[in-house]
Amino acid sequence: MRVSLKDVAEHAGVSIKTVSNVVNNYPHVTPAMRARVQEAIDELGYRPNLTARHLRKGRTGIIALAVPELGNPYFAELAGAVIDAAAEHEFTVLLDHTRGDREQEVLVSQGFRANVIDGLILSPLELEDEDLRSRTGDVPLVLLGERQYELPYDHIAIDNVSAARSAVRHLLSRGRSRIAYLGARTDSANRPAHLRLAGWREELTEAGVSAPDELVVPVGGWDRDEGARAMARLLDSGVRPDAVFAYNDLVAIGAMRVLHERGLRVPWDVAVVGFDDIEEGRFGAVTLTTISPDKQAIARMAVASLLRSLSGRTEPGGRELTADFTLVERESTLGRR
Amino acid sequence: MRVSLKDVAEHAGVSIKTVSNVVNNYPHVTPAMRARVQEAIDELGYRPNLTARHLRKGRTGIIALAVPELGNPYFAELAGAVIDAAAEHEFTVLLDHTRGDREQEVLVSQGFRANVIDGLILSPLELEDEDLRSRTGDVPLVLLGERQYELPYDHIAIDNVSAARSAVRHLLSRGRSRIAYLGARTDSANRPAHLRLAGWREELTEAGVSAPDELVVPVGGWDRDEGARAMARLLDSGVRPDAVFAYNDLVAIGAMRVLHERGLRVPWDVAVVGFDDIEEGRFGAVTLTTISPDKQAIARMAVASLLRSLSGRTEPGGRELTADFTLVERESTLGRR
DNA sequence: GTGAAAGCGCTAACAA
DNA sequence: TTGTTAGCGCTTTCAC
Repeated sequence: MRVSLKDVAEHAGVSIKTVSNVVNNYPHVTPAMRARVQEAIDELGYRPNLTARHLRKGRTGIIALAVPELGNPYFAELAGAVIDAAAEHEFTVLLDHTRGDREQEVLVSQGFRANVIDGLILSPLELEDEDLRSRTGDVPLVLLGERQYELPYDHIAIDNVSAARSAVRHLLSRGRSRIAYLGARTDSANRPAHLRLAGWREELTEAGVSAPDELVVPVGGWDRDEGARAMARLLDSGVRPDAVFAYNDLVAIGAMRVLHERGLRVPWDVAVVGFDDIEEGRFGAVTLTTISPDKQAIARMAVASLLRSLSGRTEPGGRELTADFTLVERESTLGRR
Repeated sequence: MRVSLKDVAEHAGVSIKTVSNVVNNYPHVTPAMRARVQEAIDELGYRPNLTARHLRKGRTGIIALAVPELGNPYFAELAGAVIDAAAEHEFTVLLDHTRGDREQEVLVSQGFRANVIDGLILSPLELEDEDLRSRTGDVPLVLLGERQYELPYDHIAIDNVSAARSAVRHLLSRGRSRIAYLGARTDSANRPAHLRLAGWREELTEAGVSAPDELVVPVGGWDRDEGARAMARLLDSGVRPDAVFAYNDLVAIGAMRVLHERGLRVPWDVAVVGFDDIEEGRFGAVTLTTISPDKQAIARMAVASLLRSLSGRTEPGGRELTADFTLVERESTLGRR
């Protein structure tokens, strides 16, 4: 049987309030009383019922994190960082994945476990402004990823254009001039994909290097398989780049696999830069040069933003918070032999 | 302002109970009444307070999953499978990681968010029998991984000895005879590590192949870095295996990286078999042969076990449930040239 | 410093 | 079929 505050109170011969005071470390309790109550607590093995506390306080100490796919190491690593950041404030994390499906994302944004969660961190892939505009839930929300929502929700991003430009600049500095961008997807709302493409184009243009359409390669998704497929299609079409800037590390890894199969050597024949800096890129026959977003910072900022909303700040959200990134140079972009 | 059942009841001019009936799809409500109440619900934008429901029912519909590390793709993929399996029964998953730290594991097993969770799935790395024996919490618990706890908790495992033997048998059939085992760790309670070593030894012995101690390689952890370190140490010590069976895919990948750096070619000079079948192994310059545990089955069984406890079964747990595995052959164990 | 009592929002007996 | 009411276990005024 569960033992409640009342049981402890009776056992100690005091009121419920007093026990509650002890449990909550209320300062104005005489040491003697505290000891007496504590003894009763220990004897009965009392453990507070968090659900009741939640109901009473209207807070649960739980925040939810919804990412497209845990199988994508970037999101898994990010989730780990969020769990840690949340734990620092004694919050626990409820995890869900949306499969990058717009409908799922809408569902989650609307009212995923309302009342059970104090806030929601959502990393959308396909969610549109309008989906959020009609949002009814009152749960604080913060969005991950650079998106231009004109809405009262904070979002945490890195400067994708600038990051893409660094990647391309790095390739140019390595003497590459036919740099393909692997990650175009016209049918997707995914803004980072468009921004990275924009950065690719800007940097090339500014450097006076041509950016022909044939080097803009569409992908069907953001994983290794799709990266491989896209790379194969590009090569099959007879286009021969001397470098590839991929939407993310997974796409880059898929592309590298195909390059390898086709006998093209990375970095000698084709240099490759990814995006995300997942652990996986540090290993493999050719380690992967990549843009490394500061995941810890992103996680911390997201949690902080939620905490801010919870603390009753009335200022509307809608801030655009920017996390840092760095370019991590590895073997996939070493100079030519 | 939050709108409650009472508000809806007043608005519709009915009793709270009636509204509750409608909300919970209680069958015996006249259609007219249902419509009337539904209208009030829609008008006020009523959403049930789950916390209150939880307090009342003593159930939350939340289960917790605690894994060592989300950065390990095996656990990330498993977590995804658990989330899916839980969702099928309308459960949500609270995620935590223990960093493979015994103290953390004990903490989690004792009372992680008690009352908030209906059950706990724990994937322990260092937890000992005694830690569980003194467990006071009353939250249903199921353990992941093969462990011989003589305790009233179900655990889900695959047959590690048998799986290891398949891996070794496969290598033998490929003409390898100096097969190293990368993953010994005497200081760890991690049973699978010991069982896989046992399987390695059994298979070799039975095949009449020598299993010298020099081929049993200790690792300092279960990730890529430690795999790399262990492989480097082995080679530095002058031992030259013609195959490696690694504790898991991460260790295998770390080892392959070092083999590559040292100019040893996989599979030609050294064949490699991993364990876990993480996505990552399907790519890379050399795809990885591995033991593939049925993660979906593990997740489903774990959730089912929890559901069983929740349904009030009185039979003690303590069952040892076994999930299937398969050997997935890839490039890292192709025949010699 | 401690006690009494109200009530968070809901469900489930029990009545009507 | 629908209404009344008593809690689930806790926190929190407000007295004392």
